[in-house]
Amino acid sequence: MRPDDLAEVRHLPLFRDMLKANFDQLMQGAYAQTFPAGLELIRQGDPADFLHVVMEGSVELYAHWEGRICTMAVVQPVSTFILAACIKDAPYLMSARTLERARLLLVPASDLRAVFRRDPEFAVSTITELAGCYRAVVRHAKGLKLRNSRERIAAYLLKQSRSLGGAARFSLTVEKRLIASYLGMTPENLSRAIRSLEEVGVQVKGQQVTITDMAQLLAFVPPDPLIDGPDTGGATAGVSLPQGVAG
Amino acid sequence: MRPDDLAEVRHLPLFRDMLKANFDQLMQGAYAQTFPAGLELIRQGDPADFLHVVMEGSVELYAHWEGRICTMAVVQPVSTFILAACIKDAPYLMSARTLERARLLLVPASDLRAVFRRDPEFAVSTITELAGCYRAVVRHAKGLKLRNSRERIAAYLLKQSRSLGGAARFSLTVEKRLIASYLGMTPENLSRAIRSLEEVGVQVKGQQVTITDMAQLLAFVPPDPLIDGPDTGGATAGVSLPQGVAG
DNA sequence: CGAACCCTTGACAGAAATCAACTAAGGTGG
DNA sequence: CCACCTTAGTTGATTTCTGTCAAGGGTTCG
Repeated sequence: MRPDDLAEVRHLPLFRDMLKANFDQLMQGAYAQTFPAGLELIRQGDPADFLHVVMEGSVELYAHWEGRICTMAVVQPVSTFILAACIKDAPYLMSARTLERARLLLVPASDLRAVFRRDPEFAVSTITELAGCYRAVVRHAKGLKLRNSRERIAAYLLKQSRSLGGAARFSLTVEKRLIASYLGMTPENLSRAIRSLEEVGVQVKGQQVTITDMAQLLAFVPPDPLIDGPDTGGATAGVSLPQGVAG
Repeated sequence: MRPDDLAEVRHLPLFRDMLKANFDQLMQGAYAQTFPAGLELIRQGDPADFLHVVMEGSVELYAHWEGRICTMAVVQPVSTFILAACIKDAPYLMSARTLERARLLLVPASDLRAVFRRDPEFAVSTITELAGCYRAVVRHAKGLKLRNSRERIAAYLLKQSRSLGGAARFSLTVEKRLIASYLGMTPENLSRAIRSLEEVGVQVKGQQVTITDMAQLLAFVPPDPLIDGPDTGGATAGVSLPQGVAG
C-alpha cells in the first residue's frame, strides 16, 4: 500500500483519533487493491468480511429483490462503506460494484471489532460514524416518503448546487439512470420529470444543469436540513452522502 | 423511578454490559415520567437533549415536511429511541408522540456522551445498537424502493405472523392508518390493497388477520431477511423494529 | 463500421392519490 | 341509557402519477 494512501486513511474521521499503534496494526492486516469498472465487489447476503474504504474511483451500493434492482448510494473517495455489517458480523444488506476503475482498501472485519474494544477513541469515532450513517439513511427514507418524484429531483439538483456553493451551473457527476434509481423512479420518469421542471426554474441539457430561477426552484422544494442534510458547502458530489453511508 | 424499572432498563442490550457504577450514575441523572395519549414528546428539528426509553405504552416516530406527515416507526417497550441524535448532539430528524398513555425514561444526552467515553463496554453496546438501527432503516428503505404497495402490505402481515411463530390468525396491534403511513401509502390505498390481497391468501376483517393460504402468500412475497429482518420468532409486535430504531 | 448502451420520446396500462360520501365503532355528556 | 359527536375505516368516481413497452437518436468503444 502506498504511504500517501495510509496518510489519507489516517485523516478519515473514523481513523484520525485512534492510537497510532492501533491504526498501524489495523492497516497491517489490510490490503489495497485496484478493481476494473463494473466489478461486483460485494453481493448482498454474503458474510461481512472486510470494511471497505474507497481511495479512488467510485462505488455504487445497490439492493435487489425478485429481479428488481435499486441504487442505495454512490460512495466516493475518501470514505468507508458497509461498516455496520462488519460490526454486527452480519450479512451485507447491499451489494456493491465499481462504477469506474477504483482503488479500495480492505480492512478485515475481525480486526476492526477487536480494535474498537480496546481503543476507546476508535470506539467513539465508530459511534459517531454510525450515527451519521443512520441519520443519512433516515433522511433518505424521509425524502422517499414525503416527496414525489419531481420534488425529489428538484431537491437533488438543489443539493448538488449547494454543495458547490450555490452554483447556478454545474454538471451531473453520475449517470441519469443511476440518479433515477437512487431517487426511486425509472429512467423514463426521470427524463420526463426533468423536462417538466423547466417551468419551476431548472434546465438540464445532457449533463449540464442550469438553474434559471433559483428563487422559484427554492419555492418549489423548500430545502430542509432534516431531509437534504446540513449545508456542506464543501466538495461532496454525486448521490453520495457526507461520509460512509453503508453498514 | 421504580426499582423494577431500573432492572428492566439494566437488561436492555444497550445497558446490560456497562459497569454498574456507570449505569447507576446514568440513571441518577435520568427521570421517569408518564405521559397521556397523543402527546407530542419531541418535535423534529429540536436539539436532542434526552435519550428516550419506552417503559410502557407505545410511541410513534413520524416525520413531516410541507404539511405532509409520515410514520417512520412505532416504538414499543422496552426499547430506546433517538439515540443517534443524542450522540451527534444534533437536531432530531423525527418527531415523536405517544399513541397511548406511556411511561418513559429520559436520560440526559450529555451524560450519555460522557459515559461511553469512559466505559468501553458501553461504547461497544452503543456501537452494536446503532449498527442495528442503521440496518433496520436500510431494510425499510429497501422495502419502499423494491416493493409496491401490495407487496409491502403482504410482507408486513407475514412479518407479523412470523413474529408470532407463524400464526395463521392474529390481530393488528396498531391502527390501519398508521400502518398505511408506515408503509408509505394512503389509508384508502391500504384498504383497497388489503381487499385485493384476498386472492393471494390473506383475509383481514377489522383487526383480525387470517392467513388462508400461507404457501400462496409466501409465493406472492418471498420473505427476505435482508428486507424483512431476521426471523425473530419472539414477541416483537407492531411496526416497531427489534430494538431502538431511531437516533 | 457495427455493437452496445444511455437517454429520450410517445403511447398505453397500471398504480396510487385525491375528493367525496357513507358506515361503524367508541366516547361524551345529557 | 341514549343521543350525539368524533374518528377510523371503507367504498366509489375521478384524476394524477408512475411504470411498461416500443422505437429512435446519440455516443462510446472495440
